[in-house]
Amino acid sequence: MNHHSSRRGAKKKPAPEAQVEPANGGGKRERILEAAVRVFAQEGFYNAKVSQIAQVAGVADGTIYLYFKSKDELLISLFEDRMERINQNLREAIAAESNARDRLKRVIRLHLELVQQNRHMAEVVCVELRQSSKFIKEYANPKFAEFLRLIAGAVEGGQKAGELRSDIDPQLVARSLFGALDEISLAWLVRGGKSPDKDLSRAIVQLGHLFIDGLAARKGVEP
Amino acid sequence: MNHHSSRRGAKKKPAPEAQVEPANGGGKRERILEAAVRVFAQEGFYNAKVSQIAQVAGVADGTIYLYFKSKDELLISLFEDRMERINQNLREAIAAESNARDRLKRVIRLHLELVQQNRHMAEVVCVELRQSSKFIKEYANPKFAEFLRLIAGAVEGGQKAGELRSDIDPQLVARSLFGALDEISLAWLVRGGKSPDKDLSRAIVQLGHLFIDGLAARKGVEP
Amino acid sequence: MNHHSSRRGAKKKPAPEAQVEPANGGGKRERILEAAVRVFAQEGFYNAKVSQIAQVAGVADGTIYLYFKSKDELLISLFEDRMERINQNLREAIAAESNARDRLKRVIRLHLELVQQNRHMAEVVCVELRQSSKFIKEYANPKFAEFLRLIAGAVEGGQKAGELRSDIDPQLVARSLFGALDEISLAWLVRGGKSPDKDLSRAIVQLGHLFIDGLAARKGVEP
Amino acid sequence: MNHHSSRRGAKKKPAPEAQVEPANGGGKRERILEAAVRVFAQEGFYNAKVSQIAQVAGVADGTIYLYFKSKDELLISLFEDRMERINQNLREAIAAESNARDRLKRVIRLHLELVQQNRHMAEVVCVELRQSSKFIKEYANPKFAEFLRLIAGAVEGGQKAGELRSDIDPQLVARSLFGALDEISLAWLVRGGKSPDKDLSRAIVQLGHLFIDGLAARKGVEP
DNA sequence: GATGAATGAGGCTTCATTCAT
DNA sequence: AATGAATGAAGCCTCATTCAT
Repeated sequence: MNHHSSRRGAKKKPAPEAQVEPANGGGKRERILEAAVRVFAQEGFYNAKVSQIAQVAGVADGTIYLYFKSKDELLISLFEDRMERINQNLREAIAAESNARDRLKRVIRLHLELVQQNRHMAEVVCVELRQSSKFIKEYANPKFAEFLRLIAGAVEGGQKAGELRSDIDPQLVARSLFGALDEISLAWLVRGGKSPDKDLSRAIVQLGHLFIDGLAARKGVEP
Repeated sequence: MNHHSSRRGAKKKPAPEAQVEPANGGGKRERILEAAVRVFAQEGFYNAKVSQIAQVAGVADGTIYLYFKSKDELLISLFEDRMERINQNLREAIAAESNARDRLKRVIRLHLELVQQNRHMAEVVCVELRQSSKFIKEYANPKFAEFLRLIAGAVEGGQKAGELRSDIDPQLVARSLFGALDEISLAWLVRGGKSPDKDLSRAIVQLGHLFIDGLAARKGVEP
Repeated sequence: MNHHSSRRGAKKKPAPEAQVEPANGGGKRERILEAAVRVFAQEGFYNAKVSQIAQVAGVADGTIYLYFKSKDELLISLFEDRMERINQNLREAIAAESNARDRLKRVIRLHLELVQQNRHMAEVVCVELRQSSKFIKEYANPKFAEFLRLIAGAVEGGQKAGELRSDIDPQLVARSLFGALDEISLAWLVRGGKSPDKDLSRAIVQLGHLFIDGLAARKGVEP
Repeated sequence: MNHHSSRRGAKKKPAPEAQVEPANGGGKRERILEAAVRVFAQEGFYNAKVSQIAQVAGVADGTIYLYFKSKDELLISLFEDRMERINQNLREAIAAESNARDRLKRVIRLHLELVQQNRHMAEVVCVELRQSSKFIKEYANPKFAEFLRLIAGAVEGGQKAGELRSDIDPQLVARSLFGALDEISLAWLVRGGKSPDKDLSRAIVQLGHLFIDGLAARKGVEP
């Protein structure tokens, strides 16, 4: 008479090929992560309520604790999980190009397109992770370090090939580029950005110019 | 953010010649702001306790509510107050130089030196303000907009003078530069940065090169 | 519109010499302890709800945490506080008699009369403190050790004076006597004992005989 | 104690010749009881998790509810089961002796030896059962009443035979003796008592003296 | 019978905010 | 103006219990 009341009914896969749920937990872990992305993005980590995440995920409150030790761990798991995907894309993008300039341009496009396609995730990654000292200081954040390393690696490769100037620290470039991308993403998010965005398309091109060619006017380059 | 809400409180200054605190408060408002910077920086906004701020400020808990309507407002006031100082410095820095390149270099130096000199404030400005949608979405943040406008203005001036290329949106440059500066600052803060920092000094120079001249290797520039 | 609603109204001192509350916390600590005794006695520690204690004490839930760190600490504080009173009485009782036999008889009377006068406290002390390993193992319980020491001291004194036999460990006597008293108290409590109790009065006398003279029939003593 | 309640569960034994577990359960009921003894002893009833008991018993959580209606019932079943064994031993011990003094001495020895041999069970019986009013007040506890009756019976027999003095209520003696035994056991348990214990051996002898002969020094008995 | 993933009610505790002094 | 003891709403989390398999 008590529980087993809601469940089902939340959303998703209403009709076709039912029984898609794998043998495991019915994909609950992933459903919770997806709900968390949405709720954290909307409310911010500290204002997000675990019960709301549970509701969005279509599970009971307690179920979340079968998959994650605490609300904090949920955010960290979320971050690790999503960053790993981002890093995977990044690796592929870098591998797909043959020179440093194209790699950087591709990285910029990849990042901003990803943000467009994953508003919620972007919001969480951009904003929430900077948050509270709790997560910045006490949490080493290896996936983000890996992210920066991938970009720095592309830069360093270009420097060794003589394609890029060698007097700028690749790590500094990586951080600066990420900072720029992040800030642009955030601006777009705050503007309430809708997916096919002219500003963002222009940003992709212009940011490439900015980082690769710099701001300085050059003879014959500018009109 | 919790319950109750009324009271005016923020700008009480009951008597004459506003501006600085009258004979009464003994600079309490400023003491609270300074305490808040320190505590927010150390604990993060959400983990900071109002009572701890009160303790650091050397006032009673309730006194804070004579000067600020709520904890949220305290953060906003703090941000506005500090950003105004930053903007003032920025205006002076820009005015002190006569061309766009030097202005941008000066902006970079100013920002990173400021971060070095004001760890706590930097931490709050870098991190806390990005925080919760609460502050990003619901709070327009005019001072930060002004900050970006000042930088964009310098860029635009350079473009009009033919000193900088004109095919990149000055607003994009401003955001990118801020993003880069912010990210570099954050990295330094997380590293536990001590004030005279070699990395940061190099960053000042290299970030100038990066933004003004770009990454591309040029004949005669690279060894 | 929210708080400062209940308070007052709970009970006690409804009319006369109002404003009895001392300058301190209005005797809140003691009121909470008294409420805790009653609620712990009635519900048992684990079934007792902090909010119920608060209600009985006539304070807000949170107020309890101004005086006690946690529900656990509340029980411990309660125990220490009450045991200290018991020990004080015990010391006086022992000092008031001049020989070991009278001292033991007095100890028995004191204990059982105290139980009659303080049902709730007795219940807590008898039952709750034995409880969960939590309190027995992890909590050294110095006041109870002192209690046993006082009784053992009386026994030892009697042994040295040749008044009591010396071949029984005073500590063993102390424990046995306490065990007997505690068990008798508990039986009375479970029976729902009302204060002037014939059984308990007889127990006071008979337990004295039992411990001092033993069970063995002796010529000329028994009918 | 929480929600839901239905199911029969306790005495399921679905088929023929009841008494021991049929071919099915593989002694699961007993395994659960043994696990419960261990876990309750270690953690205390309220801190013990049903899932931990299940784990120790090597069964699934839900299985416990096939044999016991609730966690509460498990404790009660445990108590009844173990007390029945104790009472059986007690009956035999009393029957094996021919006079009251020897019977009481034997009871003391039996009890303290049992405690030594069954730490966990002793811990549960000593401590947990006193616990929460829940079990003391709402649970009549017939087995324990029987336990006391057996001892009281031995005393009464001695009184009728003129072997023991008749001016002390046999029930009072039974309770006092149990209280003493229990308290001594508890002290030994808390001390972390290891099985062959000199203190406990001495206690067996001395407690016999104490109860049978009393504390009073007698001419010709004491040095 | 056995399983164990899922449930969800409910409790302890925190802390921003108030207001009598 | 300043205090700080008191408030009480609200959230994270636990865990006994269920039931689909």
